[in-house]
Amino acid sequence: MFKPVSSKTDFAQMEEGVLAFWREHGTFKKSIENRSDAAEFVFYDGPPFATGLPHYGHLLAGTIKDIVPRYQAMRGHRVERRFGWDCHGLPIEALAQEALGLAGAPAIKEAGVDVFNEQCRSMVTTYVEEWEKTVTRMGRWVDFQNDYKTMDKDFMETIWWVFSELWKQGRIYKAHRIMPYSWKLNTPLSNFEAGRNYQDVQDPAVTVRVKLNNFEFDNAFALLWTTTPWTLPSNLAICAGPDIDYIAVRDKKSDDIFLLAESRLGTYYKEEGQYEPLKKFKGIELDGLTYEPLFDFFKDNPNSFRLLLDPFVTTEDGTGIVHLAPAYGEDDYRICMDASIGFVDPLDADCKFTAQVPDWAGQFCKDADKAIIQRLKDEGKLIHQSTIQHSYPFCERTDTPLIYRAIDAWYVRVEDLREEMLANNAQVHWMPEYVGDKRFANWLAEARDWNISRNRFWGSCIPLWINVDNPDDRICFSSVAELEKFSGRKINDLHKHTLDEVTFVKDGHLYRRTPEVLDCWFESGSMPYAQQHYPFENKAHFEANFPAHFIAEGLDQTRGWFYTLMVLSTALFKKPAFRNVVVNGLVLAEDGHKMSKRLKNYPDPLHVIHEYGADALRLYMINSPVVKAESLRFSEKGVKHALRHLLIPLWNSYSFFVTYANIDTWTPEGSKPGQSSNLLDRWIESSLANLCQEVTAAMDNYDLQRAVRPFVTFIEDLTNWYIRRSRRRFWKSDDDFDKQQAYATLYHVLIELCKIAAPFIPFIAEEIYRNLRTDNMPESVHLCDFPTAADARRDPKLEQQMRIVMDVVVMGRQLRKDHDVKVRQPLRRLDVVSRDSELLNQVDELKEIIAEELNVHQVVFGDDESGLATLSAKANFKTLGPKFGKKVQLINMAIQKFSAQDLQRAASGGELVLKTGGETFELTANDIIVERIPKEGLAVQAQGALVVAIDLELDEALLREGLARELIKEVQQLRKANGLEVTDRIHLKIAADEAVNQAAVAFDDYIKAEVLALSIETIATEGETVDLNGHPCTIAVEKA
RNA sequence: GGGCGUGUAGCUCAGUUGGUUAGAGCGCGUCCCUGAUAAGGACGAGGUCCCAGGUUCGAUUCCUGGCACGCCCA
Repeated sequence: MFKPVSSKTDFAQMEEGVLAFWREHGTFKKSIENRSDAAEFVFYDGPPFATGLPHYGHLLAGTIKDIVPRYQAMRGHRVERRFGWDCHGLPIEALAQEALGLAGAPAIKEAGVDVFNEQCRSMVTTYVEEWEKTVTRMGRWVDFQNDYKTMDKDFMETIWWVFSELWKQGRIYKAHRIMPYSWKLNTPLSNFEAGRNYQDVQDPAVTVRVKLNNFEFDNAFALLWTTTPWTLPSNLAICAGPDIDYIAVRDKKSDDIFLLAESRLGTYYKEEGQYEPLKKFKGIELDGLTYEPLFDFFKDNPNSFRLLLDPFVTTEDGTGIVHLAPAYGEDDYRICMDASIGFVDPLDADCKFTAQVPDWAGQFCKDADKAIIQRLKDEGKLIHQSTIQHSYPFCERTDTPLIYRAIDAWYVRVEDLREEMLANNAQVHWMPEYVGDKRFANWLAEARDWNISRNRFWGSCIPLWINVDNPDDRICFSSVAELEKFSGRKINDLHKHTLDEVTFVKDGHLYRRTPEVLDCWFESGSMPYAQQHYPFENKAHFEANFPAHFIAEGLDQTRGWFYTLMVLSTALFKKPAFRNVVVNGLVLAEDGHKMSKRLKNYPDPLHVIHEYGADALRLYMINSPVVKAESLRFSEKGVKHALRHLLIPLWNSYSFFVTYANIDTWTPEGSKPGQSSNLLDRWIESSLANLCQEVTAAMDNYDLQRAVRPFVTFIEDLTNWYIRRSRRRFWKSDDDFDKQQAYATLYHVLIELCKIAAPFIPFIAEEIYRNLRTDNMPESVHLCDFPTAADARRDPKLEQQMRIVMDVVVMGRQLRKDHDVKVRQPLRRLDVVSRDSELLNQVDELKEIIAEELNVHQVVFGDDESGLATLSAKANFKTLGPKFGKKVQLINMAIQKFSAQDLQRAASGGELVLKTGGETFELTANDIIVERIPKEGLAVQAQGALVVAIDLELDEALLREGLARELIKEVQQLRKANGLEVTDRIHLKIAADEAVNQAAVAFDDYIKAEVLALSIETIATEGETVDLNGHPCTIAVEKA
């Protein structure tokens, strides 16, 4: 006996039961241990920040990260799955700042970095429990006990090793980066932070002139425009766009000659008469000009005060010539560094001018604007002055304007790795392909050196100690032991507050750590090595199992994790870090916008799981373009749909099987699957083999959506064809051979289907499997081997035959509908005419299926369509096009004019020689598409090479049978209305006219069998009066 | 501004190595069935396959240029 199954089940509750089973039996652990000798399938989990609850994006990625490992485990691999946590970085620092009420870096320093970091450490695990609960509830198998955290000492030590390897390669260098800087907090901010507080402000906008030295006109000046006059003392170059049109004009008022972009003339001169055009130049022709510095402060700076060219210059505002102060602008910095100019930064930590600019020393830079403008005016260098209103970034803590300036930064040299990274990327299988071929490859091809330092507190530390007397003397540590040896101290924690206190003296010089921490992307990119504490531990194991077989993350990781993994693995091992990667798209709210907690435009994930179950949610997400990096509008209706159209039908197939197997006390012992002589059985087995092949092929290609789709067809075939057509085989009261075959087949199909579906819908597959399994089978479906996709189990001919049968049935139904004859009315004969009639004639069972399905007495297969349809033909462009090119139109015209004889020949598959337009064409049957047009006045349907005709004529006998059927239907409804069990026997009384009585007598046995009646009496009775095809009839049903 | 993607029925999405008649589900309408179904089934209505050029015997599909939306970067 199987455990009885209700057709109505609470899926969420069922899943909880499965979770309990897995927990009690350690099934996940077993799924790894029972493959202990098998080849490893290596999976890397990208670590999330656990600074909030998991959202749909996490659930989606988690589902992909579950399906592939489950599949690979069933395919015979050992698949370890460790969860990872990204513990460092700004998200957690922001939470800690809030908790401690600290605004900005100085406040943190004041409170103590140790206090702050310990606060961070204590908060990292705040959401861990919730994550574990949700991830587990989704059915994802992943090891939370043996997880890795980027703040673990071992992990952080490997980070040192990674850094030191790059250091040894000479890839680490110190430079500057232009960053938003809060002068109030004395600290740089990230671009992200800077983007969160824009305010509209008024700033001065001045146009100044610099005197050109070597221009072809004397007394000539280039005009420059800026909204930051305080940067003018630090000017070291000017810049023009190579393709911009410039013009030199004589200013009639001053008689000076000005150089500016031609399209900007209008902003400086209201009327054309105010200037005299002298000569036009392309920007590129201005190359090599030099000019006199505006101020004396840096007049001796090498290579400076030249006109440089760069395409970043626009003519949207200003003069088309840009003033460059390399310390205070990203483009300024880049262009001046390329021109070997360097930079000057005469501002202190508070952004006050230093002694390098004595005139305004001690004055806050922006406050100096006025004095600087006044000076330029006094010296006649100011051409124009106004104010501009624009949106400008402010410090979100102090509401003071941010200053963009050069900050010390450590870089990894990446640009020389481009070629090698591209070659490594070519070895990676991306799903979808274009993300790797286009998006990622383009990004790699233009990879820039990577700024890995952050001026923050909670992170892995840069393991560089610097000689305080000579900043160029640096020592890089690759292990804790090494530092302990140098410092003579025992080191238990590698965070900033501990390490910054570790100093040592070597050769009489004091060494201190450089204060920055590492970008947390450096840590996640090092995860393959650091999670194993390589090379301090697991050396051989790691080296034998790198790179990973599989990773999966969202599209947003193209420039994130995917990139940092690639940079580090290429630099360290000259390999990619992963072989296969599935990239998922964004999960949006149903309205197409981002999911927003504030707007509440999406349902709570836990609500969805509890309402429909995790399997339904998994299935919905996977059967969508989101697994191919496109975005998904999340819809609760979609989840419901997955449940209704796939999971419930599957469940009902199972419940149907169990119900009848229990009634018949059928057991699987001794049943031999796959050997049935029954046509439907053989067909569903073949379909199952087909399903297995399709799923396997798609999964081996990491195409999850394609892997899920065939289930839709299969479930449809199973429920609405196989089971529906086989129902009566299970009802038969005697225990005959065919019934045994039906049980054996449905049993086998359900078990195998569970195995194939297990990676995708692990709960329902487990639940069904566990009830159906026998003692000699593994205790969990997830411990089974994935069915092998053997061609031998396919029967393509049978699949083709069944396909035709299904088509015939559809056409037959259409015919009945067209002629308004309901299926309950039996008809005499159906003719199926087809070129494949031979194929059909081989199997009598096909006729039976069609006859039953369409309620006709006789089905005749034949090949003479002449009485039913006329033929017409058209060209098969697909085959003719490649052969004859332009001439296909000519051929098509000839084909459409075919004689009856030609048509017949083409329809019977003969070859034809066509003469048209003075040319001769040899055509095969394939080149001509013959269509059948039903003859007028007949009940005929045609589709392709198939013609179906139905005989609509009704005689006495057929009408009588129709009445009997109507009667049966009404009785069945009464049985149900009276609340009878399906096995209850009844006594039936009917009172009706002669026609109905005759039908009841003629089909006495049939009616009794169908409605389980022990007796039928045709006498006057109280009861329900119904209409049977126009005959009134009173029916009384009495339980026997 | 750049890179990449998407645009197909009212909605959510398949599909097309270029072939003349473009599919599914939901929703809608009509009907059937109800002895597995928080049901199931049949039939029907509904489409300038974003727009404009080009290549081709033939373009929804390939190319170019637009437009709209999205992601990432600047």
